[in-house]
Amino acid sequence: MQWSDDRVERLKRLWAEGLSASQIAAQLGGVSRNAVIGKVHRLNLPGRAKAGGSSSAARPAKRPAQTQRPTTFQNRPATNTTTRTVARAAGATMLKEEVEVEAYEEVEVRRSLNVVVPISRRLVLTELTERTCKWPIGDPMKDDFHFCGCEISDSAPYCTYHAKLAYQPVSERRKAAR
DNA sequence: CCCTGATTCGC
DNA sequence: GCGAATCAGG
Repeated sequence: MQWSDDRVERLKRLWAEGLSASQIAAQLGGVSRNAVIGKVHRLNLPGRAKAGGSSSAARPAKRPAQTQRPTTFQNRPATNTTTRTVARAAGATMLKEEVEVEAYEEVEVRRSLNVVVPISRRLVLTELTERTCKWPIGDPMKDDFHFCGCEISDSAPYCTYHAKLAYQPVSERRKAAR
């Protein structure tokens, strides 16, 4: 399996979104999490600040936490998404620090809220739109088969909860799925 | 044990 | 360049 430009781009995007190496490997397919981590390093992508260990050899001092909240905004309450969207629509220029804060919050939200199970709207296939989660629920051969259908902000295929499931290895989904 | 990322080194 | 093996740590 080679690292085509397309696969590298997807790797970069998913890594930036905060998915773990194993989740990325599962989504790309055909590669192990070690392969993903190895590629991340060869691409010189920023590492993960928190988790992870080190080798037996003494490692030089690690770089400062990449996902650390920018100091300028440390005491500022998090703005909600609606506020930011409105501000942007009004033509306001986002400060560099605001971009950093937003990126930080994106990752934190994904990590902290992913465990919240969305309320299924029980939509059928023809009711799905660009803004509904398309995670299937139930048996396609039975009458009550439906899709999650909860509202999603962008045109992603799944809500954040089901996206997390989708990115996990199949063997891991059963544990979290309900 | 489960998981995480980091590193090494034979290929 | 690639990634399995191995490591330290949550």
